Amino acid sequence: MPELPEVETVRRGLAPALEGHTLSRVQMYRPNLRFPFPDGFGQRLTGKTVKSVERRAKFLLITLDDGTVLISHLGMSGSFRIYEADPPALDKHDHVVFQVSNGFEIRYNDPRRFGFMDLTTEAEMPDHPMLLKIGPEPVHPGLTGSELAERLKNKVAPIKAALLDQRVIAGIGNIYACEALFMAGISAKRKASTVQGGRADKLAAAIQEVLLKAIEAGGASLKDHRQTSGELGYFQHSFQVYGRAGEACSVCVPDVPISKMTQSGRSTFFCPRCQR
DNA sequence: CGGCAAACCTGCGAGC
DNA sequence: TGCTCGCAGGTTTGCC
Repeated sequence: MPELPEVETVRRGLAPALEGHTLSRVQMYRPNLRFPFPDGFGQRLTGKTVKSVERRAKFLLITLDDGTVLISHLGMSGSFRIYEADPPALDKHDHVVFQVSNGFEIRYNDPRRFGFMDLTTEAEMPDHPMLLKIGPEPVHPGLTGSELAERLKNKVAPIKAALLDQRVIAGIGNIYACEALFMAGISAKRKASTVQGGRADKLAAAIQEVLLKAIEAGGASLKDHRQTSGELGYFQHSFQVYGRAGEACSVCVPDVPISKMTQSGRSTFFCPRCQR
């Protein structure tokens, strides 16, 4: 499911349901997701009170009152769902269930199990291998064009690949990389190091705009993403290029259809006329 | 270091 | 109806 806007949507759903409340029971229904659960996973969380629910890149960081931090990544198909009362029967992909002292039940569902959960501490969190090399957040605080240009200047890779590289900027995935490049009028194949000056300004602005609007829309629901309430996000209706191969470009309207190509194994959707 | 394919896993839609 | 194929929002690893 999730790129930055979808993970942020989940964070906003989880925070009020968890912060200030105690985890009264944590149940795993299998030994692993993408990786095995760490030793004592359930015990180390049970009885602890949640201090904060934060997001870094595509990671959720749930900090407990004893300094334990639960790191959760949703992979491609992970989702959290909050039941305030009367939870339905367990789905076959409900892998972790949290009972909260406010009476809520929070379930983590992940059909493909590319997601994972790990435990660390507040002190060690910055050095966690999954978080260590991650680049700056593109929104809050805003990414400037010069900062982006600086981070791209030595990259030989195509700009699309650079945007997907979490070490360059945090949280962008395949959909928002396509959308931001379209909005900025930049070809996905352009060498990253040549995105400088005005192009970098435009791209930085496009990244922020598309991510902020997607967050406002509750993320994009293709198949898996839902808000924690179960509601769908609706940003998928605002896609300009992603998933729209063959349709008319919304900018140069008449004759040029949106195209699709493969770059490093992932689909890139683009307008061959607007993007250079 | 760079870039690409494959790997992890399940589900779904398209095509036959 | 049912089977096979390709594809999917992510990330790591291993091989040129």
